[in-house]
Amino acid sequence: MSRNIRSRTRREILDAASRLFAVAGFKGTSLQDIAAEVGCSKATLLYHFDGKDAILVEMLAPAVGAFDMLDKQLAGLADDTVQFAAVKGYVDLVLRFRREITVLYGDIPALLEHPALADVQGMVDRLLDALAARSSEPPAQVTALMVLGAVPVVCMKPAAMDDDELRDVLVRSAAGTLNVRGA
Amino acid sequence: MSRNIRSRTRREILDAASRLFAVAGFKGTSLQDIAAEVGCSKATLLYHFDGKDAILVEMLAPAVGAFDMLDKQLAGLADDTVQFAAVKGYVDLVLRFRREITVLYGDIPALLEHPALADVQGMVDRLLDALAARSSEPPAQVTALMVLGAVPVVCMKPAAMDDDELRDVLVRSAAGTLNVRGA
DNA sequence: GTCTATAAGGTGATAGAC
DNA sequence: GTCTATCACCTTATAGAC
Repeated sequence: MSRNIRSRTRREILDAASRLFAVAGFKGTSLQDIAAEVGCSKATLLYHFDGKDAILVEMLAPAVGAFDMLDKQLAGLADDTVQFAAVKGYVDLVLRFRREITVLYGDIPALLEHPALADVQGMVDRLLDALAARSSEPPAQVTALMVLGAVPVVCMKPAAMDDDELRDVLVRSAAGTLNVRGA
Repeated sequence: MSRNIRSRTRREILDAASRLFAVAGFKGTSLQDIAAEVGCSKATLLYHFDGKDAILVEMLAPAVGAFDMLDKQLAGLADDTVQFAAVKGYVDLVLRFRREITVLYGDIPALLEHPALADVQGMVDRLLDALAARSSEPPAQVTALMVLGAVPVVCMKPAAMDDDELRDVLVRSAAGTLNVRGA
């Protein structure tokens, strides 16, 4: 059969593509970049896959499948047990598919590497340090990162609260993440 | 003087660009798109700005400036007071510059709108529902969003912990965000 | 299955008329 | 200040030889 679904080259392409997508983003990575990383021609890429999109989709497929399983599993739980199961399931999922998650978020680091935004990286690092109460303990640094990621996501969705209420919930819950009580 | 720094057209361009960047991402938006949104030609864009990058940089400038102020302010605080001040300052900053934050994260929604990933949106919505313990209260939905955003950021940075420890910190801290104790 | 060559179209940016 | 026309480049994708 032509285009063996499990050929070695296919896997090499998927691996190289996911590595590049993770650092430069999907749009920021060209077929030429992938071909160079694999060490083949663009035409070879397009022999194995129907297009650039198909590479992305097949790369994300296992993660999407696992997400689908979690989705179905949570659907069968009662309201009082579903919340903690969702937390555990979600954490497991993201830990298991780091590479794919990084691809989804991959255009942000690429953007922050813009020369004009060079200072921002330092600011972010120092903000993280403050959020960790200047602790060098890994768990403190992890929770600081969590707060860093938690807040923007909220602000991108239109909320059913005014900004003052929203601010209050954000600050209190972030303190909960860090396991501290506010001043 | 040529290229008046506060011309009306300049502001219109910045506004149109930020709107487009927020939904399609920086790389996903072309000068042609911006020109069409403003109702002018690409050449006009490039008369007012030194290039596409310059539009992005000037658009983010106020947010970067405010971040810089927070940065300096936190630097003057003692270790025991800096953490909560960082939480409040960060929340304020993000709430104040929603549009700019959305631009930074803009390529993710664009990616999730890919036809092949259509199912994922529904899964995300149901996961959020589960993380909120199926509550329709706005604060519960906000904390669910926080957890959704918190976990991936951690997994993109190499951590000084093994995966089991990391999982434990993530689950416990996410429970802290949601203000629930685990089963 | 892999290659070179090329097509067809979009990109950021420039030149010069008005 | 704004436009049209054009540039050089890069993109995804295809054709056909090997």
